[in-house]
Amino acid sequence: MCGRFSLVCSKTAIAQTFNVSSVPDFIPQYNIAPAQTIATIRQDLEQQERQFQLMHWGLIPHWAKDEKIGYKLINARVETVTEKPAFRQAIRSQRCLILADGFYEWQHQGKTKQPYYFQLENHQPFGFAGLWERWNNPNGEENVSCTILTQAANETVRLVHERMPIILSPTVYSQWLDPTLKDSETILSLVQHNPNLRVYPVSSKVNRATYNQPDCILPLDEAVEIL
DNA sequence: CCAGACGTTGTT
DNA sequence: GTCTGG
DNA sequence: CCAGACGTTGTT
DNA sequence: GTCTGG
Repeated sequence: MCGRFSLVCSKTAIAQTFNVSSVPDFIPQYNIAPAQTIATIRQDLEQQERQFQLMHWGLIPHWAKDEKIGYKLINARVETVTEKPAFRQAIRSQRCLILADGFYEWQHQGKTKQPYYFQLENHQPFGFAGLWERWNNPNGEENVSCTILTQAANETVRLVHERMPIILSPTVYSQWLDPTLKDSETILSLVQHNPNLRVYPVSSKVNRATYNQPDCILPLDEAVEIL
């Protein structure tokens, strides 16, 4: 699955990689946890241009009575996303790119867990396959939230964990964002991508969701040589 | 018909 | 909102 | 994902 | 054990 990730690259790198004109200032996020505000790109039906959009991580479907459901909907399995009531509408017309440049997975080692950090070999930022929703709270205020699609782990990630987030190829960003593309077979064909990943163990400081320092993504000194 | 769920992961 | 279960 | 709370009454 | 918060 994907329960933590990072976005620490420059505004310039984001503007270039995702072809958006204006990227607002934001603080580097070494340790992004569910419920936090995250950077995304979406394309609305009314808007022709893709736009940078901040969202809350944890999908709150438009029909939800309570925003707490968002804590459970941080991931959507690609194998079932077109069937599940919570995701069925969003997969058709409310897809987004969730901006990241690395992600964490935890490996169970007996009683303890060891976090690992994954990134692209070229260190470039990338887009997770995401879905978004609008939700109005009881005071009528709009909340925009999102979830990350997951798939079976590839060869690299499987050494640590059974599931991994879906990283889209830059060549399909436009189609993924196009809300008029509603054919589920075509949509699901877009997620076929298996980029080479670099992985190393990191400090368990990252376990604490409020810890947001550069050493989150540094290789652990006493590296566990199992990979 | 109404009521209740709507999710993933990991562990047992 | 929409589907499933009773 | 992991960490941390999980409760009420009454008094300060 | 289960839920909430980050």
